[in-house]
Amino acid sequence: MKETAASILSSLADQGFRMTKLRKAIAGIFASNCLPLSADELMGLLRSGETAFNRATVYREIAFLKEQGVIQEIQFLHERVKRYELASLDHHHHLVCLRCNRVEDIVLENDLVEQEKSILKSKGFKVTNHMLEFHGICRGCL
Amino acid sequence: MKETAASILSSLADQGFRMTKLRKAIAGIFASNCLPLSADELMGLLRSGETAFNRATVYREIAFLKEQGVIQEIQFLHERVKRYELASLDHHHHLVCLRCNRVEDIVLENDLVEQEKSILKSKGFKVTNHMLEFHGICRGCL
DNA sequence: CTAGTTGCAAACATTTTGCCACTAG
DNA sequence: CTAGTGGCAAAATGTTTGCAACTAG
Repeated sequence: MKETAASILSSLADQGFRMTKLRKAIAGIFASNCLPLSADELMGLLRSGETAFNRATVYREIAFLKEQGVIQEIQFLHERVKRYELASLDHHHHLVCLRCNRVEDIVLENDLVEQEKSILKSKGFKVTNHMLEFHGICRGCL
Repeated sequence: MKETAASILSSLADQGFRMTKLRKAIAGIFASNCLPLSADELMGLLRSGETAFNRATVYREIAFLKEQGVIQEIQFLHERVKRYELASLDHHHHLVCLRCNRVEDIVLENDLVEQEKSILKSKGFKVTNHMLEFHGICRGCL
């Protein structure tokens, strides 16, 4: 399911939320950016558009989109900032290059299902979700 | 390799670092605490000891122990604080219960080696390390 | 018209820094 | 004696809040 800015906005509009300039801009940015963005990067991208938006407003819009399940929060191990990406992306993980800091997506086939079964068996812990991040050296830096 | 407060301190002393009251206290706490501690929790545990230590000093000691490779930093997805645990622990992952917030360790057999091989093959990305966190409901909360 | 949204300034939580005094070895 | 360490206060960083004004529908 490839989500577009329009599909995000219309599903929000259906629930009675407004289609404002900021919301349109942010939806457009997330729809055309597959890599996770920090609040700061998002503001940078917004600034390069027509209108300037307030920091607090951008944070509030991020919180709103997170609550609505449009985006999801990511926290990389080596960073202090939070990042966000479309929640509708296929389940995937991130490859973080320790040399150039670039982030790449990776989809694992048969994604940890065996491990999660064995965790239920051995620990009685029912995994509902997992978060996996690979660190290393990317093709370009090898 | 089960690390003790004494083994931590003596290896630091070998490198010419001092064995101070704070360092002894923190080493003792990490050696007897297998779950990852936040700076705040660490200070709480210190406070219940004899001497009170300054917040900044505790943060500096954490930074020092991290640089020396004694402890390693962990960032849980849903938290804002950083946590720390002994770096010498066997490689493991964390089960975070979404209901009671308790954290449990888990050691995976054959820990993602297949996946890392396939990442190298398909992406040309050489994984040196990974970070995996499972969220779900623990035995007690199920 | 009015609930949703915005900007501004100020608060907040966590962590880091500068500076000078102190102490373990 | 002296490099490593500690305390204090202040700064920095990233994020959140209160409040009054504004606007999309």
